[in-house]
Amino acid sequence: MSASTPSPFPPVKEQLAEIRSGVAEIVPEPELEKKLERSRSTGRPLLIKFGADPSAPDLHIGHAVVINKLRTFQRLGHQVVFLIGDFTGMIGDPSGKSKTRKALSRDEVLANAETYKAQIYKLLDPERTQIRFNSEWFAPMPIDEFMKLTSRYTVARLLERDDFRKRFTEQTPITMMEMLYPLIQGYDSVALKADVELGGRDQTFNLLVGRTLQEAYGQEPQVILTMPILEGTDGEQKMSKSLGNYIGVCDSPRDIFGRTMSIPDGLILRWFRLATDLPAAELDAIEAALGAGENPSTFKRRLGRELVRLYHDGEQAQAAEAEFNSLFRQGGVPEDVAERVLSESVALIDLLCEAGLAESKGEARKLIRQGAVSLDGLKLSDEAGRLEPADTARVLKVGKRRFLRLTSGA
RNA sequence: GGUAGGGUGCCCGAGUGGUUAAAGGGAGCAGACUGUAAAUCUGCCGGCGAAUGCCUACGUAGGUUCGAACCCUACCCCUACCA
Repeated sequence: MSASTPSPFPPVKEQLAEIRSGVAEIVPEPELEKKLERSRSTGRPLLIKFGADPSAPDLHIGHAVVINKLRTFQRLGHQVVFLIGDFTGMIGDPSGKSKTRKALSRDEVLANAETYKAQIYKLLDPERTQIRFNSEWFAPMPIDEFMKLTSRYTVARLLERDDFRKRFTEQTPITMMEMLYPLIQGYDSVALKADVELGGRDQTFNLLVGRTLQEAYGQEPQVILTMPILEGTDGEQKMSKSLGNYIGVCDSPRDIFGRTMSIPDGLILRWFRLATDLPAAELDAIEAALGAGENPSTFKRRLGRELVRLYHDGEQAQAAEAEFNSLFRQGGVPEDVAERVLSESVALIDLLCEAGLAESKGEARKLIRQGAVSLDGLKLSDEAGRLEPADTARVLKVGKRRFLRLTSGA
């Protein structure tokens, strides 16, 4: 390429530096460099694959760790393919602890895809994102073709996967379907001719199968890039919706900020590194400050602001923090609380229950007994208590975060 | 196909005829303490009821019994081993 036609891509060294930041592993890195070089000299963007399960379109900031890296590739000029595993998703769950997932209809898959779009485009550039479905090539695939695919991989190699090996030696069940899953996922890379595939670190094995299969089908193998798994708000287990320790990318500023404030201190730096887009220098400064014994809560607040900014904007980040402060540090009341018309005398217990502040009357009673219920800051301790229309304009509070404003309805 | 083991509350897990809404742990909720952190302590933790109470619950359906999660029968499901 002549010097007079500058490549649309930044120099390879720069690209590598950005790509490398925060990753768990790149296998093998020299191949990535080669691909980047070729892409730069031919002006052809790399095809970056990311696979997603169609049944769980609720993305949280744990997923965002990987998606953020996809964005990095986009910023560098490459093409992202967001692959929805609708074909496999209709069959079931490969994780072993399966509750069988119900088969999704075509319509459901499409609806979920729309949900995905709404979420990933908070982070990704739609111009450089292509959404594909793997039923595109699996639905029409004849069984003999499929059998050929299964002949490209061996059981021994599948058993190399930690999870399989462990369960095999422990004699816990492994279904054929689970065994096939990595092959199916790997074949997606063949079908797409992926240059790079991204995933969480727990996906390493599956991503590697893609390499092997691509070679078996005469393609240049993809480079795989894995990101660390983000711990959830509990600080113990990986973030997941089913554990309830997540922050969704669509959550309100208040929730994002609030839930961030509840994470254990030990997680602050890690979340900064993986879930925000702060520059490396900034991260180092935070690490140093924390190491020097500064109050972690200062940084936790900053973390909360950064996350809100990422999914909403800076203004809302300020607002969320201000609200949080007035709410929890000064015991105030949020601005947009649910309201309930109070036109006649009503038993406190019934009200709590019916307004959703307690799940059942028993629960409501329990809360009162435990001193969790207050009206304008005054504890209500009478289980048989009633609220009268005169209590209008007051705010009922249950626990730390459930509020109800009583109104006259006028 | 044969043999053995197993299905308990949100999860794990004890319980093998009554005193069992069912030990223990985890999760969750609430209170104290705080930085809505962690740790810690305390209480709650199937539903309904003001309540001595009632209802629902130990895979499903029946049966034995004054009484069953616990015994019997059938069925369903899971797992392992053998083939």
